[in-house]
Amino acid sequence: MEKKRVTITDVAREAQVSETTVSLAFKEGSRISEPTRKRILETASRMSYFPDSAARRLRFGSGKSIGLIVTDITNPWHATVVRSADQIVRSSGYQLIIAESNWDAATEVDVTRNMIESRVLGLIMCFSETTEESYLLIRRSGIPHVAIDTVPPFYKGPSVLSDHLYAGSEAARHLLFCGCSRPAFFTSDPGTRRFSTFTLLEKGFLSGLRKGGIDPQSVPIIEAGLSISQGQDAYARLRASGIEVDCIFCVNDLCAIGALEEAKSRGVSIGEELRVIGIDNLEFSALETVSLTSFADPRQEIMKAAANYLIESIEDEEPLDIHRKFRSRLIERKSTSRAAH
Amino acid sequence: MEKKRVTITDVAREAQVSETTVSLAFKEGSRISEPTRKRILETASRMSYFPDSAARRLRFGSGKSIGLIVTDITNPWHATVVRSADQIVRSSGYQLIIAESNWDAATEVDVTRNMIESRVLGLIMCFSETTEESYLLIRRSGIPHVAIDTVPPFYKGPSVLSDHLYAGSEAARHLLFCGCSRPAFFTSDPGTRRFSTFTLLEKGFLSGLRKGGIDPQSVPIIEAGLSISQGQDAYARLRASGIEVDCIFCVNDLCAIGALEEAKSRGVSIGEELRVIGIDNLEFSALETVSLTSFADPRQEIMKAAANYLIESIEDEEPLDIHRKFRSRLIERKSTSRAAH
DNA sequence: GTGAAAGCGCTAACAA
DNA sequence: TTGTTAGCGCTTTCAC
Repeated sequence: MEKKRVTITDVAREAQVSETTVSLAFKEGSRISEPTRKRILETASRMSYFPDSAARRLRFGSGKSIGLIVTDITNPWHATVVRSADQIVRSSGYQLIIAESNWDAATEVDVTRNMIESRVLGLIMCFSETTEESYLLIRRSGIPHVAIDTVPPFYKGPSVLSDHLYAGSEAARHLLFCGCSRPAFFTSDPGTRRFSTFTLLEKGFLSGLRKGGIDPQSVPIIEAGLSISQGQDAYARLRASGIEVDCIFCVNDLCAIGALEEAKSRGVSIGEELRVIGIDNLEFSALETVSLTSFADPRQEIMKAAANYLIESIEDEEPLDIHRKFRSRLIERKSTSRAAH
Repeated sequence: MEKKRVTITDVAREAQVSETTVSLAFKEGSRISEPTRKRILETASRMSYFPDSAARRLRFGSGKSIGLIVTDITNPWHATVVRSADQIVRSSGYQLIIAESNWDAATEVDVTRNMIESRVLGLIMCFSETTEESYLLIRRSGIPHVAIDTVPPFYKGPSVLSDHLYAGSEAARHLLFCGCSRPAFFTSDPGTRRFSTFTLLEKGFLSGLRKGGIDPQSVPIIEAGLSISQGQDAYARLRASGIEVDCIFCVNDLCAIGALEEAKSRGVSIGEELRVIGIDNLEFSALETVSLTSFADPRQEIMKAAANYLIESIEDEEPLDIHRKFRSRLIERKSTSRAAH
């Protein structure tokens, strides 16, 4: 038996009605008699008819979908972002189309183009900052968009971010307050450390330290990375270099946990000889055996602001703009216990 | 200035050629003179023309996309699966469409229907087991599909899984080998514990214990859950109940880590008084301060097998079938150190 | 090497 | 309440 796609025409013929009537039968509350509708729906079901969304969209002009491009779906931050975006977008009657660039420029351009060609109504972007091309495409497409998480230097459009500058200076303030005097900064790996997220954290941290009377020049900046093992390595390297520090600010929790782990294994007493702050406030960071001080950013808030802005600019067709920054909250734990008096 | 979608007709008019020629200009190696092609491409670019993929697909009959539905994108297992699926599918020239059911029956049906209506060529499913309807839809649609991770009782189609029965019995074997004699099983919460993943683990574990001479009836089955805090709670409840155990097999690492954490905070010596095994082999489980024995499943392998099977059945149009099970590997760590002789 | 015409599956006017 | 007609944007014969 040969398998053929069944179309609205087939259903119409089978049910002895016009295509229009079939189409109408699938629309809630349309002018059609209940018996007819029921009969058509039954026929359609029996024939395994599924309306073709491409045909519908072509006819209608545009669909009801919103795109979201993230850099790294395996990163808990992004996973959470996907989750809340999906909920918000879905509850507003849209469909979310998810794609991942995997930090790769070519992939980012590719998925961006796919989104545009499938005529998403709006686009939520986490730029990887490795290429400007995708942004160029988005601008030329005229699709409403909003950047979250990161704002590349070339980007001028609407954005919703966490305030990295603030987090950096807060980290400095807190560490100094705890009595530290020889800080280090663990940033991302050489390939990504110039991304705005990390440079802003660095800038904020160093300026916070300066305010506290510490010469930024004296602060070792280690190109660690974003994973546990890289954090371990980086701490090992720092120790091998002979530089002595009494606190570390890491650009994410994983790296911080790695540093903590390595320090512990060397018998360093955490919260006394060494204080550590991370960013992300992972569930693990709260464990008693980890107890890492960290910054919690309001992800749901960020996503809500971004998604709602997007939906508004889609529905109002207003050229609104948005540039919001959300402050993260410092969650104090044992890795930065305060000096006893 | 009013914003209008620019179509192939606009480009054709502007470049003084027919629509056909424009269409051809976008196809590599088509019979068209280089100067013409160049001119058209330039015009198109200047006018910000993006071909409409819905129109193309409608004309062409079908697109080049494959769907993947996962239950929980924030779960590292699923995130990794998404990542590798994307890579494989993309490298075979297809586009991956990702959706999340969030363990919700209505959402699952909804996204499944969307996939079918957008005419994906194939579908990779993580069923939530809360509804049979989505499977019914898939079958009726006639779309090639493959289930991964989990196989609901009603499902009879192709599948690629990890062998939970095996993992369960291996866990039992290992714990007995370490010298344990009073095991407990921490399963999922009441709402999900009947899902096949968990019942298979339970079945395998209990039968493994029976083989080792332990009466399965005597084994406390605790409805813990899948998160750290639920693992903590569950251990606390177990202790409060007065039941004494010397080892726990948990259905995932998060739960196991919670149990470990709670036990440690009560001064229980891990690896001696209490041994714990989890499942998933999270990066955290390898930390010295956690050191949780766990099962590592070959996710990439699973995904590769599933995706390749799907691509084959799409391209060959053969009604192949596949029922593969991959065995997980036990990663021994300190949480199950062997008894000294 | 280029164009004209037909039609993919669907829905929204407009008629009946 | 139902049907007829036209056309969304694109590609693909087939003719020139």
